[in-house]
Amino acid sequence: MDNNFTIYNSLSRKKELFKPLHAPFVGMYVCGPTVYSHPHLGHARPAVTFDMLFRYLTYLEYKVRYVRNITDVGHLENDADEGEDKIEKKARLEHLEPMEVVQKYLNSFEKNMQDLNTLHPSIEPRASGHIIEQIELVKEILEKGYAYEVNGSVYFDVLKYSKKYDYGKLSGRVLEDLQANTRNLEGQDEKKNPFDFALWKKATPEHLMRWPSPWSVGFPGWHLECSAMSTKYLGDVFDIHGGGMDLLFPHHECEIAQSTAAKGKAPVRYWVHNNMITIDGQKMARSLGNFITLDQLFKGDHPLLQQAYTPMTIRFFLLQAHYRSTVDFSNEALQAAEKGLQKLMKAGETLKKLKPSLTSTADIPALWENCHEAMDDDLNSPILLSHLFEGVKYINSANDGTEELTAADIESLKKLFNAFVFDILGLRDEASAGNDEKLTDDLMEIIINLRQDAKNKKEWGTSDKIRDELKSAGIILKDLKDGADWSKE
RNA sequence: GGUCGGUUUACCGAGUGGCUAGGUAGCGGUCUGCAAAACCGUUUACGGCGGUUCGAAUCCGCCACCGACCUCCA
Repeated sequence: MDNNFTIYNSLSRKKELFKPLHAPFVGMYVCGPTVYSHPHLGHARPAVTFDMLFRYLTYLEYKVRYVRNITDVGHLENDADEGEDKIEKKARLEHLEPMEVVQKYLNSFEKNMQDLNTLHPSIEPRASGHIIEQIELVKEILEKGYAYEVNGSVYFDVLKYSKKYDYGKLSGRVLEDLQANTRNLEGQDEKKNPFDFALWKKATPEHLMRWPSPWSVGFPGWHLECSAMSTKYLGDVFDIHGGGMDLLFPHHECEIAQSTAAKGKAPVRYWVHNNMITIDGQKMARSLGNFITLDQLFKGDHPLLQQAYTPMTIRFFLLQAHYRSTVDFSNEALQAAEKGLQKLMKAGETLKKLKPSLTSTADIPALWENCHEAMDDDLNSPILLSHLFEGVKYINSANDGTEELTAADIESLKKLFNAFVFDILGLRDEASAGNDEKLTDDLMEIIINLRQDAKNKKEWGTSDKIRDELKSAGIILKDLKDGADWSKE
């Protein structure tokens, strides 16, 4: 299976030609959410990015197994909560079972992912369902001599590991620097070195989520689940591991160390990281008051939002930026995206009604070529969109009669739209989605005919009234040379 | 403090040496009873200072500013 698909590998810091280990099969693991609160804007970025990657690999006819974990055992907090488990903290506040909290926010996540039109991963394993695998992995690392037990907790021995392997190769960290810069945190006294990390932690008495293990009743360290689950479902070595750039260190670095220590080889061939988002140029944080959940965004229910933005507007907006760039959310930018998306979708509708000519004045094969090139170049969705808008121009011009397209080219354009707009970018026409289209079409035809009668009699008051009232019902009427066209707002 | 990344026209956002993406907004025009849409044309650029080069937004150096990570996080 030949392709020209290149992807930026964080490990080599270069774009590399993508060659799967066992073509046509591709294994892809992406760090999923910790389900302890409603999904927010930040969750949308990796979801859309890796959905697009999944979709493109599938388009290239690879058989992809896409695994995205659900972290539901909670991670330790190091702030004022003194290491209290996040999920437990929330559970006490809301007087719910920890798993009840998990379920609630998991449902919320699943719903938002559907809103954004992301495809389900092949497997969505939960950390709580893989405690045994995690314990086995800790045993393996202990057997290989890269971990040590202290008071029922097990820590990874980074210094020993670094004598044989390269700790820091992904994030560019140097061990000496880490040693010099690591803060003094609570509960670090058990470790040999401050940069060691927990594989298993003994539970304190108030810790609710706990499982038996050979070392103590406790819980797994926070890097362990990804190593255990990726190995279980994708093998010791697999093709792609994705996640946000913020996870590069320490999370992914530790994953590499854990798997390498256990299996003797690096687990991942291509590390892919999406960049972060900002809001009006600032990092999103609760303390800055610009923390926006996806539901708030879809409903316009936040002081910073001038209006609601549909899931597809968000998706389109994210795709207008390259996944490795930061992307800045603002009302102005989102409104621009909304208009752009409408233009694209409208052209898709116009395409269906286009009348063929005997010759073509546009080069559709070149357009295909350009679209492929854009995606092959490290998923350059903004460039792809710019080419698609070239297609939009052809379509609208052909509709206006200033450009000509043969029946074959029109057919080719339809295929191109289906492939790139819908299958690969995963956009969805929200306006035309749904309900009783036939009936609506018939009704609109009647109304338009009545209005035409009024216009023929030059009863402009009547014709304008019809148009205005349709507008207040959310229907836009446009007069053409002969007849009229309509669309939903 | 350390490591890494960024600073592009009104806004968003591509672009790694010459060919000035794209979307949105603005302006002018075509069309039109009016309006909208569409189409055509068009305005405002590459943080600062130096260097390399016939030629730099693009390469190098310094400075300024912004951000990420180093600590739970997408």
